[in-house]
Amino acid sequence: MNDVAAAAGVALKTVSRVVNDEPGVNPATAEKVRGAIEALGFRRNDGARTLRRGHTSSIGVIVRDLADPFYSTLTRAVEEVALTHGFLVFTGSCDESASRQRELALAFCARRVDGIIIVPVGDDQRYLEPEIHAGVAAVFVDRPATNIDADSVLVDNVGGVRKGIEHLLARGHRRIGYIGDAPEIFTAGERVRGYRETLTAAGHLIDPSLIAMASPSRQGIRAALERMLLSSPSPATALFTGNSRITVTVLRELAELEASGQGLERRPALVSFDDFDLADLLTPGVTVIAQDPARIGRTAAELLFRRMEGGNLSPVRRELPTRLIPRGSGEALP
Amino acid sequence: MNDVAAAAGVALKTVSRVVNDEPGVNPATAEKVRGAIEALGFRRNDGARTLRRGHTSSIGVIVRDLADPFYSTLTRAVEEVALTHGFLVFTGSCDESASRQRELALAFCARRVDGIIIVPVGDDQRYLEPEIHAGVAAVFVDRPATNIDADSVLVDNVGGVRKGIEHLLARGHRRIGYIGDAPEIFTAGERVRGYRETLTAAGHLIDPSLIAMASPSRQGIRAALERMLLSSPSPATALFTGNSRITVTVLRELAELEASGQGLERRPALVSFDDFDLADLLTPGVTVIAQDPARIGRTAAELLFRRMEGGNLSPVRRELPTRLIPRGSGEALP
DNA sequence: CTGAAAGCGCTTACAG
DNA sequence: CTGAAAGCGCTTACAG
Repeated sequence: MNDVAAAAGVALKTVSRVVNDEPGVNPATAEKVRGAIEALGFRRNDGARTLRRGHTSSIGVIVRDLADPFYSTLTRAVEEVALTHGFLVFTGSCDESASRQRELALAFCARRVDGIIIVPVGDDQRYLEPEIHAGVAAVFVDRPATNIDADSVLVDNVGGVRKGIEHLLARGHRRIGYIGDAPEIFTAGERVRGYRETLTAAGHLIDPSLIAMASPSRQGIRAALERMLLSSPSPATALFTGNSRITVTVLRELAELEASGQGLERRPALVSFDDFDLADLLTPGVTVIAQDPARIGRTAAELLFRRMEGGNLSPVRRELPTRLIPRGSGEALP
Repeated sequence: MNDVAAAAGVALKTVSRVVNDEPGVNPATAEKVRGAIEALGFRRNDGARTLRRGHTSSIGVIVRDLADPFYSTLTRAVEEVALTHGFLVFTGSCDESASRQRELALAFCARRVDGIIIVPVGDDQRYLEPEIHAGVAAVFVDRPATNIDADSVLVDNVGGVRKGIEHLLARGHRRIGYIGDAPEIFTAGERVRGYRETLTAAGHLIDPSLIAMASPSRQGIRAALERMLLSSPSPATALFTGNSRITVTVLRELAELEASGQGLERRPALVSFDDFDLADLLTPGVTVIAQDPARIGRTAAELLFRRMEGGNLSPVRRELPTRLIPRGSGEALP
C-alpha cells in the first residue's frame, strides 16, 4: 500500500480510502491511485487490516468428521450463512478426540476467529472460558457443552426416539431391540433414554438383553443381532438403531445373516435414527427418524452471528424437531 | 504481550522468547513470565505473528459442494495433511458458479493463505496468476486449470470408463447407453470420450441416441431412459452412468418405471462412475468404477506442501487410477 | 541471558 | 478533499 502511495504520489491514507471505497476522494486522485494499484498488482493484506480493526470476519467450525454427510451438510449450511455476512470459515475434524478438539479450538482462537461452532467432545469445555470471556462467540451443536454456559443447538433426541418406538408399538411389536452408539456420547445416551421412557410410559418392562450400546463395530453389532434375534427364547420382532452408521452396519449384518441360513426366518421391523442417502432405494425402504443437519447448521450460524453482533444475551438453548419418514421397514408387522 | 512484559517486569522480547520456547532464557525469568501469562490470561495473537513473519500457516480449499460426500471426503483428507504440518484450513463451496469461486479464492488470498486447493469452475483461472506470482501455491483438483500452468491432480477418467465399457462388452452387451453430466464439465467430457473411444476401438459404431449429457434432473434422466429403454426399436441392454448423482437418479427412475408397468421387462445392466455409500446393499448391488476421493485430497495436499516448501518446481500433473468393483448390476447379461 | 528499536501492512483519530 | 502520526501485537535484527 505504501508502494502504491509512492507510485501514485499520494499519502498512504488516500490509497486506503480508495481501496475501501471511502467517500470524499477526488475522482481524479482516485483514478491515479487505481492506476497504480493496477500497475503494481496491489492486493490489500486482510491480515494487517484485521490486526488493526480487532476482528477477523472469520469463524471456526469443529465437527467430529467432515467426511460424514451429517457434519458436512451441517458445515455447508454454516458456510452459506457466513458468506452472507462476508465471513470466511475455518473447518476442522477431531473425531472423538477431546485433545485434538481442544488444540483445534485454541488454534482457531489464536487466529482470533470472531466465533466458533463446535460439536463438543469430552467432558469438559472449560478451557474455552477465557476465550469466550475475551470475546469469542461460541455455539455448541448437537451436544451441550459441559461446565460452561453457552448457546447450544440440539435435536429433540428423546422425542424422536419416542415417535419411532410408538410407531412400532402401534403395529403390535412388543419385543423391540435397541442398538445404540457408545453411551458416553450425549446423543446416544439421550436416545436410549427415549427408548426406555417410551416403553415404560406404555406400560412395558425394559429387557436389558434387548439393549446394546457401543461404538459401532461389525462384530459387536453382529453379536447383538445374534443375541436379540437368534439365541433369545423370545426374539425381537423389531429393531431401533441409534444412528445411521449403526443402521447401515445392521443392514449389512442382517443381509449376511439371511444369506448364511442361520435361522433368521423373518427380517425384523426396523426404524433408524438419522436419515441417509438411498434409504428409500433399499428393499424394503428404511423408515427413519430424520434430523435436518442443514437446519441445525443454519440455526447455529444464525445464533452465532446474533451473538457476535453484540448485546449481553443470556445463553440460548434451541431444540430442533425430528420427522418420522415411513418407508417400509418400520411398517412390518411382528 | 506488552502487558505481560510490564507485569513480569521484563522486556517484550523476553516474553516473546518464553512464548515461543526460544532457548537462552533464565529459568527463573521464564517462570516469572509464565506466571504473568497465567495471571493475565494472555494468548498470543497469531494474526500479528503472521503479519510479521510473512506466512500464515493456513491454506484454502474450494470445492463444488462440501455437502457432497466426494468433496467432503477429499477435504477431510486435506485437513489431515494440513494438521500434520500445523496448518489450518479455510473451506468454501461455490457450486458451479465461477464468480463465487473467484470471490472465495481472492478472499482466501487476501487473507494471505500460503496455498490453495481448488476444483476449478469456469473456463478461465487466469485471475489467479498474480496471486500465484505473489507466492501463493495452487493445486487444481479433479479438473485441470484453464489458461494457467499449475499443479493438478486428476483421475484417469477415460481409463475408468474404458474398464466399465469393456466389462459390459465382455458380457455380450452391444447396446450400451451413456448418461452423463453437463458436457462443459471437464470430467463429464472426458468420461463420454472414454465411452466413445472404447466402443470405437472395439469396432462398434456410436449411436447418438444412446448418449444423453446434461445436468442431472429427474425429468431429463427419465426422458433419456424412456428413449433408450422403451421407445427404441433396439433398446439398450446396459447403461453406463457418468457419476454417482446420476446413478442414484437413474436407479430411482428405473424403480418407478418398473413399478408403473410401462413395459420395462428387464432391468438393464448398470455400471456407475463413482462409488457411493450403500451401493453394495441395493438389489442388485451396483457395479462401480471407484475413485478414491481421500487419496485425491491427500495427493493434492502433499503436492501443495511440496510446492510451499519452495524450490522452483515445474508444474506437475498427477493422474490417479480407478478401480472396478463388481457387485451384480454390471454382471447382468443382455 | 536480556533488551531497545524498527517494521510487518494496514486503520484510527486527528489536523489542515 | 488530503495527509502525518500513532498504533494494532507481534518478530527480526542487532546491541550489550
